[in-house]
This record gives sequence, C-alpha cells and structure tokens, in this order.
Amino acid sequence: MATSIVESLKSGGKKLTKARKAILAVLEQNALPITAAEVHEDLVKARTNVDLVTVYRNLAMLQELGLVNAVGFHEGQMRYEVVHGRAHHHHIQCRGCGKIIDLMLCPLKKLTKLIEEQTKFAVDGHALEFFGWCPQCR
Amino acid sequence: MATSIVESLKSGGKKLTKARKAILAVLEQNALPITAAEVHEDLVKARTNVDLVTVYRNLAMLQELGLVNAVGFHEGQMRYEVVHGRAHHHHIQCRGCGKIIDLMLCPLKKLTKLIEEQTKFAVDGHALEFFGWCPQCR
DNA sequence: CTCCTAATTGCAACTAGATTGCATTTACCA
DNA sequence: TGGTAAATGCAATCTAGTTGCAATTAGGAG
Repeated sequence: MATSIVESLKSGGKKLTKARKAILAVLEQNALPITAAEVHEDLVKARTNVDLVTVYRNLAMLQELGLVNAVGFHEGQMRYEVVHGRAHHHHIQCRGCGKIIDLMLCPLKKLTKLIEEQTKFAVDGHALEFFGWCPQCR
Repeated sequence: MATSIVESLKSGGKKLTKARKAILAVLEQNALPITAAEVHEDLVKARTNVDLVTVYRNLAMLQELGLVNAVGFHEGQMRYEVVHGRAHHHHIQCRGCGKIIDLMLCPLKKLTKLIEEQTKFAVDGHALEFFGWCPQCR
C-alpha cells in the first residue's frame, strides 16, 4: 500500500486494520468506481471476512480523509474509487449496459471562478458524469 | 397547464388525470428541483389527496416523456424539476444548509463532441452539479 | 514483551427512499 | 353512455445505507 495512504490514516488517528487494508486493496485493484456491495463481493472472493457494515463505515471514513472519491450515476447507490496518485477526472456510463469508462479531462476550472463571482458561494467541488450508449449497445 | 405538456402526454397515450395535473402544478410552482416527498407534501397542503406512490410513478413517467428532469445531489434521494420552457441549466448546492440555486450556463457542448470522438460512445446527456458554501454558511 | 485503552469490528435491528402486486377507480373515445 | 385501457391507493416488499452495542484488536506506553 502507498506510503501516502498510511500517512493519511495515521495522521487521522486511524488504525491500519486487516479489514481496512483489504478494502483499500480491493479499491486499488479496481480501475473504475465500484459499489460498496461490489467491494464486499471482492472481499468474499478473496476469502477475506469483512462485514458489509465495515465496508460502508470504511468507505465513509476514507472519503472524509480524501483518500476515496464517491461517484454517483443516479443508480440508487454510490460508487467509490481511490484518489491516490490519480489525476482529477470524470466518467461516462452507458445507458444500455452500465459500462463505465474514465474521462481524463475536466473543463470546469475557469467556470468555477465565474460561478463564485455570480453566486457568492465558495465552490469546493463538483459532480460531472456523462451518459450515452457504448459501441456495443448503440 | 402548458399546451405542450398536454400534447406530450396525449401522444404518449397518457391520461390527464387529477393526480397528474396536481403533480405538474406543484412542479411548476417550484422554481428549484424538489424531492418526491416534497411534491407529496405540497399536494397535501393543497388539500389534494394523491398517494406518494402515485407521485413516484408519475415522476418516473414524466421523466421518460422528457417533461421532467431528475437532478441528484448525492443526498440519498432524487430531485425533480419541470423542463417546460426552461433552458438547459445546472445547479449549485450549499454543503452547509442544502440551499440550491440555478446556474444558467453549461460549458459542455464542445466537450461532448470530444468525448464522442475519444470514447465512441453516443453521448446523450450529462449530470453536472456544483457544491460549496453559500454566503450565510461560509 | 505485556498491558491498557481507544478504535474498530460484527451482528442484529432499524431507517428511508423507492418499487411491486393487485383490486378498485377513472379518463376518454367510440 | 358504456367499455376498456390507464391510473390509482393501499399494503407489502425491496434495497441501500445507518445505528446501538458488546466483543475484539491495533499499537503506543511502560
């Protein structure tokens, strides 16, 4: 596991438990954002006994520490991906098969400034997802 | 109610029921996206007896017809707004008080073309929400 | 190395948002 | 005005996620 992650946990007063290591390992093995249930499935497959509740609690905690990023596609559930060493990016999901792919771009830096001027909000984040039909489902 | 809405319903083989009219009226009275529960609350206040299930079913149907737009702020519930006569736009929500305001802009037309070239997806929509702190919560 | 304590975990119960099955009612066209 | 497909209400159900609590564990102090 990356040193930066261990550091972040420590400075947050968090322990490096077996469950936590396993959850982070699963997230690092998945290039694309996965659901809590999928994290749990992978843990079971890897013969690692971690309760689904523990998965939820750790995902929430890792999000607070900024180690994990939550992504929503309006599916009725959230998806999660590790932040560690990856550039800020967005996703596109196929409306047919649900396939997700990474988009290594973000057009919103300039726009954020404009919005701050217009609304007087202090903007500190955004959610941007694209939807469409992949070549197979088209 | 706008003629265009009545037309859309008819050509979709949908009836103009009392419940449906009331739900559309509530949505038209709310400038900002509201939840199914809030729609239901407004109906109760207006002494219109419509079951929450009927609200859910109609919101889903209106969305399919493209008359209503679903917006998600990762709150664990969806919000809905009428499309009728409003330009495509996005929103910003305060992380403190949950206040939402409209942003009458969208920077994504050009980007959509680029994504289609890069991914071979046929892009047909996107979700873009901003988060931050409003002047009162800052 | 051992002990202590706060952090973490698992289990069970619970919550909230949303969906489904089915019998009854309603819109609307012939 | 009657027939019928669409729509509704109610109750039951589902799924994602959360909470309370007793038992366990990581990891620093001594």
